[in-house]
Amino acid sequence: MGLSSEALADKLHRKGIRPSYHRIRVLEYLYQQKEGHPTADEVFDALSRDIPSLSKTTVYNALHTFVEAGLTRVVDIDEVEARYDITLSDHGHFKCTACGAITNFAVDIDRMTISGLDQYHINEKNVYFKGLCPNCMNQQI
Amino acid sequence: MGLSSEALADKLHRKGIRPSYHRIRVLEYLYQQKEGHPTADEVFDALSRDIPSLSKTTVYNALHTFVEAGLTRVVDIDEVEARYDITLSDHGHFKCTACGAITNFAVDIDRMTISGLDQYHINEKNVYFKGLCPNCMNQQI
DNA sequence: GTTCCTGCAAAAGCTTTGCAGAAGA
DNA sequence: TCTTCTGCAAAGCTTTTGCAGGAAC
Repeated sequence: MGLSSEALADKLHRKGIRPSYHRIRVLEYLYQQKEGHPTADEVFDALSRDIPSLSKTTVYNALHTFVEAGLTRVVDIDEVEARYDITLSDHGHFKCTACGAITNFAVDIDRMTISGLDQYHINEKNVYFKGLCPNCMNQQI
Repeated sequence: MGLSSEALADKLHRKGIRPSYHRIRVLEYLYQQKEGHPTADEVFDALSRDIPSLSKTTVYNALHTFVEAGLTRVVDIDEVEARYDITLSDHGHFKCTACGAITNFAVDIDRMTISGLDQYHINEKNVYFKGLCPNCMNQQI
């Protein structure tokens, strides 16, 4: 929870990211909100109280930098361009990061070993992978 | 693949949706593109060649109607509001459809039984569920 | 001195909303 | 007639881009 500024700066430094004040604050907030999965807007709202001069651009910049460095991951739920799927049965989605194509694949969702959702009511189960489809792999030669 | 207009109209009718010409064409396209996971824009582009008067609003209306009726599902990858997750280890995401909160849960992703991706190169595996969190379930009483 | 960071403003892109006219029951 | 559907235009929202001033190395 309470990582020191030094520890945060160190994390950034090790990834080759200059540990500016704003970046440290953004990263700190992400650690504080581990379970909250905040949006860029939520990060901005929270921090701009302390840092009135903070701009949303800087938050976006920081988040993108973190993601690129592998410090942060994007929770990919609900696409900007919503994609509609007529197949209703349980299946996984594979998204090719090169061509953007989405492919279904079979997955035994009900036999997945999960824990931590004992008291949750599950309505919908989704699985999706990302990587390269055979086509794009061949074109990479 | 080739569902007749009558069969499509019947599907709509059974869901209580008036089988208008435009809706039949949209639904037909979804069945034709089962593996394509088209966006609203792609549906519009494809159909507007045949139906020059078609408007994007109508495509959105049709798709929303289908989703509400359970005829179609949204492939939820990449949210409009991207959410950033500091946790890097493999885990699932649970999204509460009432309060919007996203919770991590443990899942043994590598032991999932999948098939159909033999020739694919997988970089990233994601699992996410939707439903009600304990908080919102209690508040539903 | 040069590179990198920050922030304002504008633009881009997808989706939704308001409203009027047309079509169907 | 009354409800529903369609389509144009405008607005809404998140995110990206351009550019200039400022900070850090």
